[in-house]
Amino acid sequence: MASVSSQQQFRYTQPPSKVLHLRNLPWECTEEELIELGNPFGKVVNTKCNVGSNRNQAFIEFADLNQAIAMISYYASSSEPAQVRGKTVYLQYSNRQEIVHNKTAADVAGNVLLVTVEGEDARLVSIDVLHLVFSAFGFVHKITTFEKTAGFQALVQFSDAETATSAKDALDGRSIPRYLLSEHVGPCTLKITYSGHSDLTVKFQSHRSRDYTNPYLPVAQSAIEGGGQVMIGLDGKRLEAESNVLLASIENMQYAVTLDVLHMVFSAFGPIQKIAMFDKNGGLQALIQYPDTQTAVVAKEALEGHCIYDGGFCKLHLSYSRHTDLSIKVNNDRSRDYTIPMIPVVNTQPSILGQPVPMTVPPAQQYNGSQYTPISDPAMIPQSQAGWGTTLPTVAQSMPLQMHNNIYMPAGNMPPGNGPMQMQPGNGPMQMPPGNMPPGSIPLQRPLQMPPGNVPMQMPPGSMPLQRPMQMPPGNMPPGMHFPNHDMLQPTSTLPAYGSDRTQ
DNA sequence: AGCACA
Repeated sequence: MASVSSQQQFRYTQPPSKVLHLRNLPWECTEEELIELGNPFGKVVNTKCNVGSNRNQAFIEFADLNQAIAMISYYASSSEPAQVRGKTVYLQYSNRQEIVHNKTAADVAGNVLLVTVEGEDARLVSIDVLHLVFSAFGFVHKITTFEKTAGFQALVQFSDAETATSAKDALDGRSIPRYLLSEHVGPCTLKITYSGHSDLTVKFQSHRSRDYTNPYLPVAQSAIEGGGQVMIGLDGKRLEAESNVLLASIENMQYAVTLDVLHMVFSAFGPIQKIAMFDKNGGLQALIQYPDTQTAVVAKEALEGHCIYDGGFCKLHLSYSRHTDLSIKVNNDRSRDYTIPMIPVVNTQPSILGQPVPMTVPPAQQYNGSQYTPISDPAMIPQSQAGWGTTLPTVAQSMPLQMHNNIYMPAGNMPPGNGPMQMQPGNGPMQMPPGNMPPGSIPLQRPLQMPPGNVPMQMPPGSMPLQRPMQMPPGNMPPGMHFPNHDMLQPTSTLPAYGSDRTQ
């Protein structure tokens, strides 16, 4: 079994064949270019390109053996090597006598893409990052991931072949944007072909597979705890069991992060039930409770490692808490239960614990005279929005729809039982249009806009308005394409120009 | 830079 096969394999001379094996091709090489290369020597009757795990190999088959010999002979004595797109191509006789076309898989356009993530840290790319990247092209129905000899791979299912094709065309050979990866994760290049599949089977939501069409699919035990495989997050650390409660710690807190800022940032992903803030190890931490784990997962994945304010300020580090239900004793500036409108907002006076105090505290007092004026009357909401608009018109207007649900309304100021429907967390999953994530509605889009009304201090000059366009080679992204959080966008390097190679 | 997807 051991030493049988490897002997003939790398001999420098193959017996002649009308099939030639080419290697060191650029990944963009097309069948047409292969034909062009071979045509001077004879009739090319068949080609096969993008072969091999790096897809930098190809075969061309001549009508006649002598034509193949002519080509090999020519380049054997030529001073000019064979080239495709300026890249030297190495030629030899194939060890097969004809090209066999497995026409089924990679060349037939379908709605499911086979994605190979290449790079040292490929397996540190989470399914959620893949989801973000591919969601830019349309609604991603399902993703499964697996490890093969080719490396870390994923199948990504779109509604139709057209959408899949646009994603494939734009992303094949490109690298995942740096800002979606942790700093120490190396470049991760995507190689994309079509898969033969048309509908993936996803039985559970897990860290290996997701069905975004069915958010109520049970979560796999393996995704929760000890299912054999250690789950590795973007930061290279083992991931905790998922939970509906997130633990946020805030790094580089140059600017005040208030309860309301947190509420705004985190409620972009769904209703927030409770928040508790506390100091730990000299830093600020907060527990944020969503009604369900899925919402927390989405929020965590979108926000982890990102900064609340542009410029690297107030960087969020998120993990799953072991809590599932926070007990908020009193609503104050550090803790709040948004599910119980009865609990009054209190200025850290535990003495009134349990005794609802009917709105005696003017809300403005909570905020230490800051420019932010809480809404004390539901009827005031529109004005409040206008107020944001005057502060930061462009940003306010560009807020995604969901942000309009995030207008902070102190629970204690709501007439009990009289609140607008958006103040009914605990029911319903995410605040999304019916039909769950229609195409184009990436749930994670841009939660980290500067919370306009909440900017508690002056911001570093030039850090607004966070509207930088995507810096990508033109024509490679579909119109309207956007990755979320483009406030974090790094310069061009992450999506190298055409034909880039990774050697330098 | 070394033979076709596991």
